[in-house]
Amino acid sequence: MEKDYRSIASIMKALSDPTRLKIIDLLSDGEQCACNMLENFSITQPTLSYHMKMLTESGLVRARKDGIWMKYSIDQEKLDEVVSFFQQTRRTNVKNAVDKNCCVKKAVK
Amino acid sequence: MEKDYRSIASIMKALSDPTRLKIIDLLSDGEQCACNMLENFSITQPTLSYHMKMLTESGLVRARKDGIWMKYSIDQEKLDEVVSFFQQTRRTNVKNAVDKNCCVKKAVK
DNA sequence: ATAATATATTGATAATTATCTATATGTATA
DNA sequence: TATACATATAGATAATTATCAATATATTAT
Repeated sequence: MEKDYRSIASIMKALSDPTRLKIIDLLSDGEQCACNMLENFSITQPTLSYHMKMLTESGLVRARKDGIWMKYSIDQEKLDEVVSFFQQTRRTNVKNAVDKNCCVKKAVK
Repeated sequence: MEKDYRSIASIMKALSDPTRLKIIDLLSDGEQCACNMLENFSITQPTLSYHMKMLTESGLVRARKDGIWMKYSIDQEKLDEVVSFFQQTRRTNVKNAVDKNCCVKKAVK
């Protein structure tokens, strides 16, 4: 239970940076090489490399070496893990009402 | 464009902590007061207060004062922003193929 | 083997984060 | 008004993060 939160949190952490969100957006058009991606940013090559490492270590992005180049693509299954977590959240959210007496006992005592 | 990534990234950041994900999960059952939530964690009251501030400032959670208690609930619209980002990503992801010659020109020269 | 190109790693740094203890603020009750 | 309770804020700290310049590694072409 706790562990599940932790694993989703680490994926979310990988997505909690604007540069990496833009990378994900770029990759949603299909596989891309690092050098082409770099042109879309005003960051240095080591910084892009760092972000790609974050994304691949999170499992959200797959990396493969093609000769001299690195090609990256989205791992849709991993992305779906996140989506289904939030959809679960929504499902239960609908049914229940507020417990208006949630704290009364403790306060009275 | 950049700004959009930044605003989504800040929502993602609010969701990139296991404690806060558990809070979201708890709130998915409906509105909860802080004191009841605290029982589900092994953190101190100030730490919970800190996390609730993160969540409310991100817009994901609404807060209202009910006498002596704070009651929190999910703002589903804001949470849906996250899901729809993932769905956008997925939509475009399907259609395109890999550009196998992405870097050839530069390397040849 | 050398040179050129693409990417990764290292080391440094400034900024941010999650956590605690101690204290302050706000609200209801005796 | 004084007390008790719920929550927030302040201040401190250890850990993590995003970034860069410099350098290393890997791959291909000459």
